[in-house]
Amino acid sequence: MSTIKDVADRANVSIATVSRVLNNNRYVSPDLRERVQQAIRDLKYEQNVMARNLRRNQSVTLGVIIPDATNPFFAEVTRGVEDVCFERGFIVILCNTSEDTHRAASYLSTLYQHRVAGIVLVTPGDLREELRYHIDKGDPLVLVDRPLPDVPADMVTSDNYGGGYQAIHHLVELGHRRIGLITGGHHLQTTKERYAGVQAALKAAAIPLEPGLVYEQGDYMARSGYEGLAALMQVPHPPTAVFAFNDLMALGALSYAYDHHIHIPDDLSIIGFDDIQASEFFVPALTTIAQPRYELGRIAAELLIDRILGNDHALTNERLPTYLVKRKTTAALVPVNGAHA
Amino acid sequence: MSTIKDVADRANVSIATVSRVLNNNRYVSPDLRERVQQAIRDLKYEQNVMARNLRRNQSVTLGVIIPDATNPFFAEVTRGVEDVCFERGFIVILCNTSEDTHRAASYLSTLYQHRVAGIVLVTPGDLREELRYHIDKGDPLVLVDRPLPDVPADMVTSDNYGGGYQAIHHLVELGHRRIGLITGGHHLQTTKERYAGVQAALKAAAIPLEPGLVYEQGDYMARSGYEGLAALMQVPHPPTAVFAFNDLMALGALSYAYDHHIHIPDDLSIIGFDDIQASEFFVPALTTIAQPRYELGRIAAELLIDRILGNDHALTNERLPTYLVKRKTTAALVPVNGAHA
DNA sequence: TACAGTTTAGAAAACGTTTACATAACAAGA
DNA sequence: TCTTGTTATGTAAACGTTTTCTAAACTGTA
Repeated sequence: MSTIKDVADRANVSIATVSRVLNNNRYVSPDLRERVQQAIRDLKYEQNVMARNLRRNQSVTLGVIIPDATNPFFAEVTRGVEDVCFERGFIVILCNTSEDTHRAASYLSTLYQHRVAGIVLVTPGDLREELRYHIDKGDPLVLVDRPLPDVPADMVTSDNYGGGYQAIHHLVELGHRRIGLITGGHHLQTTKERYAGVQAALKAAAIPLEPGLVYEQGDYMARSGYEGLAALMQVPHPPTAVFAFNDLMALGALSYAYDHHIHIPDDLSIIGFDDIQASEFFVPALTTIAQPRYELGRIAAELLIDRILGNDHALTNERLPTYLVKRKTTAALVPVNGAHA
Repeated sequence: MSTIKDVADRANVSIATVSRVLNNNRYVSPDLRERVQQAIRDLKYEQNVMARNLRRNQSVTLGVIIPDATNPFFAEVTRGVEDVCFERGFIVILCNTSEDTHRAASYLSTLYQHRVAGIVLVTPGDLREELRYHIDKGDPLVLVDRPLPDVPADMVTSDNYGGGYQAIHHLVELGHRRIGLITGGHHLQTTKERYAGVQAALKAAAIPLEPGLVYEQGDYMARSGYEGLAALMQVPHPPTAVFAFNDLMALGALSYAYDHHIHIPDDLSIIGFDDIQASEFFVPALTTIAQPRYELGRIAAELLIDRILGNDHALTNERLPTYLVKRKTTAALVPVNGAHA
């Protein structure tokens, strides 16, 4: 691998001159410039960005730490980050934690050791101690999707509380009163917030929360949605509508319903959360609470890069709105009363 | 940000000693070692991996260039790469090309300038010229999923030809003779191979290929599957079975079928390709040709890292087998003849 | 013709590490 | 006591850049 020195030798100039044509920030005579460029071509020289960054004491790399890039929600967030990075000349290092706090902590250190300019983090759990350590040093960081209290970092999240409220409100408006829940992990702030929104909406509609109607073992993956609906349909008075805390679990629920001849939305309404790209093509097309996934990533990246570039604004806590996307999995409750039996 | 020099000063030792406790590769007396470690803690020192790599002339970073991390297939491949990297102390830089050859070429250069140790590439098109340039320099590279002829690089792909054959064979075995195709972009080698497999299987069954039964505008995204099936059902003699060249398009087709009251699999059989995680939960559960997506990524990463570490084996061209996963979207053709009309 | 000012290019220091080399201290065998 | 050998530490060079500083060469004006 050839270096700037090789180029300089071949072009019979000093390395300073080569550096100047590389960055063209100083005048170099056409003659020398041409010789240098020829040498670069001859040697297939590629600038060593690491060395450059070392000398300049800068970095054009962002770290992204997410639970699982295989989950469409995080994939879309990551895509937002990466697109901004591409536009602004950064590159992104991707790290999957599999919801493992240790792996996240490990990646956090690794990334800063690699001198990333900043990190976009979807935390798998309570990483406050590790974060404080890094933030105290001044390492830029932005928390996405899952906030963490008392951490002095930028955060960009969506309005999970509002989203939970909207989901239930929609179901209630359709006349449902027996509403089942398939939640996600309860250690997650997002789950808690959605749950709080649910409770508020239920209360507003004067519907008591029935413990039997909430399946708590959801883990935001499709299979648990399948199992969740299975459990919910086993209770004495099954729900007429179910709110799955994300689209993947809603997909699982749809699958269970199909397998057991539960007709959606006539027999049962299902509503999801996220509005991942595919949800439009679920069968039936999924009614869901949309989050601006891609925007979440974009905004986080913009925030981070701005801060890195020295535009230090006050700590932001951006909370993006969610909204209902009505499709085909929810419908008005048709009152079936005992008269038929 | 403190440096090794700061640590040395505070611990009253030379930087060499600090380096030695950092890498613990030389004997350092317990006394000094303790002082150094204390200083590291005090200063919150983090090793600068870039500087280390510069000096050692090594790199522990892999680049991954894929069309779109938002596509579950590529997400799962990437996940395979990343897991191997984590195990072996590497990190991965992720680049999405959006199927844009220029963006890919740009990333290729950027990555090598960042001195990644190697690149895992799912090429968006014919990048042979650019690749030759880099390969000639000796930059390690492995092509995944989409091979490129005459490129002296390791390749790991799946048996798309065989997969295409299997898909058609399965449908034929079920009695179908009017088989529709929703293909992907025809500039892609994978598409061509699947298509060739299809043709071979059709020929083996003595079924002529009807141009009207192949929808060529597919782009491997769900929407085009929806539109593809729409187009196929409009022809005078619509197919009784459809092979969508990937699961996402199969999902789109399922969605169209549902919207237009085409019952799957009774009225129409559908088979996909990939076996992405979610396909098991499609409605109905998707019959598909499975590719070892995660393994594709893992093997690519192993190959690359081995080569980087100097185990230079001959060029490999690993071709992983595909296999049929029978689920609920295909069924035996029930002969409906004119007698009923 | 001389002088100041400007332009162009090279020399060398710096970025934060690792590591080859040098050296001091000490133990042990003669 | 004097070598010799070992061990523990430090000094300095090197990695590939950028950039400050310096110097040489040129330009133009008096």
